[in-house]
Amino acid sequence: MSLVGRPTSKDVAHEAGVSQSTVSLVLGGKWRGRVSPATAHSVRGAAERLGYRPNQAARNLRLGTTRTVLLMVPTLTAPFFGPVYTGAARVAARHGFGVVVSTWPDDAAGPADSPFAAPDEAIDGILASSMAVETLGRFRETPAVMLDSGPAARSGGSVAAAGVPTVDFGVPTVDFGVADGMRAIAGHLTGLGHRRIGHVAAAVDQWTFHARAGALAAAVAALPGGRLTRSTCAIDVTSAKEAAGRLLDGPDRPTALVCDDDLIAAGAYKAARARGLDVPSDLSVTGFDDVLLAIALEPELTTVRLPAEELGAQGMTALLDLLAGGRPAPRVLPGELIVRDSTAAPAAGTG
Amino acid sequence: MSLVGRPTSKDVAHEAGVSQSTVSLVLGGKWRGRVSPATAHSVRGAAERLGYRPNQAARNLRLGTTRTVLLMVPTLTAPFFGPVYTGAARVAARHGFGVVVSTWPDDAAGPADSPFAAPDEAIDGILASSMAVETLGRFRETPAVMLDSGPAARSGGSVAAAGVPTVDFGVPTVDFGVADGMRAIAGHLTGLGHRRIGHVAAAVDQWTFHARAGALAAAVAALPGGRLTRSTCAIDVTSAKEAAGRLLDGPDRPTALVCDDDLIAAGAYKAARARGLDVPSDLSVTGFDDVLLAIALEPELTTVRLPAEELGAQGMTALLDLLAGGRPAPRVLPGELIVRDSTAAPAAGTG
DNA sequence: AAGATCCAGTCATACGTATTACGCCCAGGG
DNA sequence: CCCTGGGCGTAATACGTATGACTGGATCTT
Repeated sequence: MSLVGRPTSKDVAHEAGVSQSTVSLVLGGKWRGRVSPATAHSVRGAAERLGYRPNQAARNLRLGTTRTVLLMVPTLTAPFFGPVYTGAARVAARHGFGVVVSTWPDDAAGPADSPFAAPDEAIDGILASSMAVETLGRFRETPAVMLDSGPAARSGGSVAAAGVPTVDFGVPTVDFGVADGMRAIAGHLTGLGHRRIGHVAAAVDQWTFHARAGALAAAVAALPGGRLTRSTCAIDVTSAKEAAGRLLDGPDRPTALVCDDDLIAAGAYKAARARGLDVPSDLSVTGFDDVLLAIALEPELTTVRLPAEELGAQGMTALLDLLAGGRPAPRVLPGELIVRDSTAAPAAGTG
Repeated sequence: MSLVGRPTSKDVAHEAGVSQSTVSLVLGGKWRGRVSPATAHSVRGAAERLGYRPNQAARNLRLGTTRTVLLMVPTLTAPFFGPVYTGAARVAARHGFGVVVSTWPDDAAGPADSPFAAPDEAIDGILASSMAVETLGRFRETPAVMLDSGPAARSGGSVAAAGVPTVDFGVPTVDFGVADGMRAIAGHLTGLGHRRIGHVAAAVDQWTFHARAGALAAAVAALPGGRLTRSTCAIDVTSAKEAAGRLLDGPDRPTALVCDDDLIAAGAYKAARARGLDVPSDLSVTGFDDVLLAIALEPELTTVRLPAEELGAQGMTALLDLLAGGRPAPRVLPGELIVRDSTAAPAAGTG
């Protein structure tokens, strides 16, 4: 629908037999005590009849706002962030906001300042996913909500034993309950009888991976006879295959591999098969995230589902609240353990 | 970077010692014969010094434009469209355009009119992917470019034998060379010695899938002794597994399964394994698209790589050209056959 | 009854830009 | 010497909205 020919508030005013100001007052919702209910009703009727939609450009100019928020994500090609964007954009659109995306440049680990380029458009707020709050750099002046960035994003925040943040000063956050998710995996595996567990960890400096490692280590340490080995890799199949291979070839081979990501689990499958190990009878494997890949693998992958689209939606809701002057409470979205076919009790005599 | 405090063209004018009009003239590039080169230079210097960025809201209001384009895609959760968006948004941002996304509603196959909701914001143009031009419905009045929609999108267009469109009236298009890609797959398989080929086709009414089916059928028909069977499914693993199973259980079992999508190929793997067939020694399998999944599967999948991000970028380039009054020529982006480990010569005595 | 208060709206204005119409100055032509 | 015209730039304006200042009449207060 192009812009030309669209009815303006002046057209609505003419139709309703009032002035443009009145239309603006009524449709802006600030007419209590200024316009009679009857007039307001007739204005709304006229607007409806003409299909009036306010001109955002004019509104933005007048209000000094852009009704645009910036979504900062590491990348959009990874299967995880598409849904995050979708959820955020859906909520934003419902409130007349647009979303522009800025992705982490390929030459990451850049200077001390923010590695993000300044967006061409001015923006009202920032939704930043999967990064430390310091990374915002010069953007810290702009209202922001951090997603999947952990309680450290809150200045002075502290974390209770259960992993739920108890202090909510500073930047609002929306996180996944990854620690709980990892505990669920650990519980599932130990419940099956596993004691020697290998962790194929993502060598990525993000809160979510630190939290996963910490939760798993704690869970295994608390288990009598529990023993954890660890190897790190990039989040791609070949790197993951190597890392998993190192664990499988090491002394005291683990009976289960806990992977930080579904894609890493795919690499673990390959390492296992290359060594003639069957999943799950010889080796249990778990993933994390539950992306499309999880059920495409064979056997289908036991993993933790993270509601990525919900993360985007909740984050945008919080940001809009913040922009409206609110003080959104931090939220934690629980992950859900999805048990499929990649986990089983360890072979007799090897556990 | 928030809006408040940003320098305006008036500030630049003051800094350069000229009027606001002159600044606008110079920075708008239409100053030939109206402003002296010296003055123009000093204006540009002042703008640079102050870090001036024009206020898009004001510009949009003045010009009656929005500098926003609508990207219509079936979904953003499928791994294929993330990159399309990325490519489109990158090019758009470089020209000061934003991109809003509209996805096909879940209750697809709706009324005769376009199933897309009207966007909240007014838009300047449309980039529509993977749909028939008729689907645009009431949006046809808006300048649009069709992606991955086939030559049918061009009114009165015709297609030469090689699959390259020769007429370019009507809506500009950017397509993949899927027919060539499918021919490459067919050539690869028949070169290995396969004669009985099964096609696990996506039951999706999109040009790209019709083109794939047509090209494969023609290629097999042209082959002495070639025999093609066919089964259709939705683009998900379980549906694909069933469809592939029907072909494998049928008479005269094929030695190779050509799948319309990498995800479908994952289903074919499962059908094969469920029947004790090894890929590739007992059964060759090919995919299409080359998404992340292709190398996560085991064996790694022979497939055709489609440059999705490039599709978005080229499409946006064409749309911006169109909006600037140009008449962009149709483009076809070639697919590339990626031979991996899921294809081999048929077992002796079964070919 | 006369001023004060309130109701129900309207007027005027500013946001920052692009553009049209106009003005000043100097050189050149008749 | 006056008129013309080109070169260089400015004043004025409109885009559509939101909102503070204002107004005419009705109601209330004492």
